[in-house]
Amino acid sequence: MSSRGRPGATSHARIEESAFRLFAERGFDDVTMADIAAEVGVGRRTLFRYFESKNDIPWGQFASTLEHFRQILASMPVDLPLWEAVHRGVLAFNDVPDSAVPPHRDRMRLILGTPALQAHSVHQYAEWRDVIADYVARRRGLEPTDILPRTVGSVSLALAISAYEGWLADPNADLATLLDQTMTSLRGYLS
Amino acid sequence: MSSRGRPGATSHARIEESAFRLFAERGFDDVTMADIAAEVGVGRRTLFRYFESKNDIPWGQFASTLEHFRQILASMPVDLPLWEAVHRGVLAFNDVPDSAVPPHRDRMRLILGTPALQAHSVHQYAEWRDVIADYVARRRGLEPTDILPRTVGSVSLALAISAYEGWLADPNADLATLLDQTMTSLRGYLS
DNA sequence: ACACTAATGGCACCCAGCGCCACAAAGATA
DNA sequence: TATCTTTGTGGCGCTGGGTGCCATTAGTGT
Repeated sequence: MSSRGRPGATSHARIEESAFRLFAERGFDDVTMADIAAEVGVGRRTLFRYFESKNDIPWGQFASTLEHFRQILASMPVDLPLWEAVHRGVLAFNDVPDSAVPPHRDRMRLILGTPALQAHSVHQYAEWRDVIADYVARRRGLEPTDILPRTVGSVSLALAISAYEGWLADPNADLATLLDQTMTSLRGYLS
Repeated sequence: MSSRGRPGATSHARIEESAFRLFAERGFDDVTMADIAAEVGVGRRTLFRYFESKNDIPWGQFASTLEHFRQILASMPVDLPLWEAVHRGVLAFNDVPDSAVPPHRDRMRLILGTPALQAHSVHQYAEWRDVIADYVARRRGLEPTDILPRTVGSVSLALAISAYEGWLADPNADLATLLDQTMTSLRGYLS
């Protein structure tokens, strides 16, 4: 349990904090990794040990939240219709506590509003879809690479993103409500 | 009509040709813009006047084919159910002549099989989706930015890509058949 | 021959990202 | 206390995409 070796000079959280502050001030494209490194008070080279790329910073610890997503789906009652299990799973995964809403909004606005990030998000999206595809495959006795699981994953993603875009466009909108609306369309595919 | 000024040293088609040859030999990531420039016999700087980025080369003249897509949809009978109009439109847009199938396959295999290109394709996808969203909006008397048109666009894209992936995975598969199968799911959303 | 026009391509530069490696800071061991 | 081991740091140099600048070139029109 005891830590060995030199302690880290910073943390993912600290880097995110500084980076988001700079992004808000000057825009994502006009902030260099050197800028962020200076702000954090750490070497540029070190930043790349915490985040694989500049584009990964806005996504934060997303990859590790996917394990949670897997558990949410796995714990769905098996007697629930498949479409409803996926529907509820997506809602649960995106159910952030009230206090975390504003930063979540900022994060998603940055990601969905910056072309370079829209492109890079493909990789996160792929992993998110895989979680759904794996679940659908298990429930239906198929391979995760079969067309049905993959399609359900893709369609779910498309619907979820639509909901997010609507959420960001309307300051008064409720994310859960929008997700509930768009995800309802899933029913058509799976019945 | 008559051309004025210095004539171009190459063409989009020539660049695509050389680039695809190199990509096939060494893989997309191991070909530099300098390599392509040398192969074409033109300056590196000039390449960037024909294609905005290296990632744009595999997509070729895609942007200009979208005008064709718009016309296809616009010419659909208005008494056709919306879902069927979109369905047929997507099929028509992807109906390439037999002789053009092999290169089209190579192109799509490169795009869908190269991570860097998967990411960059987001921008082409967005324009493709907009064509559908605009059509749906016009037919339904909505704004192209409303949720329904955008969602139909996103879902159509997800379904079309699923079809393409199936097509690339099975050498004997017929693209039109696969598209027809996956696009059928659209019916559920729009009725 | 002389302008005019439009494309070329070299040059210098910025920035993301990576391999290499000397070095720093901690705990463990003696 | 001195040394060893472990682990993170961060500087250096390089590659490659992409851009601004600008002199040059190859055409057309008068």
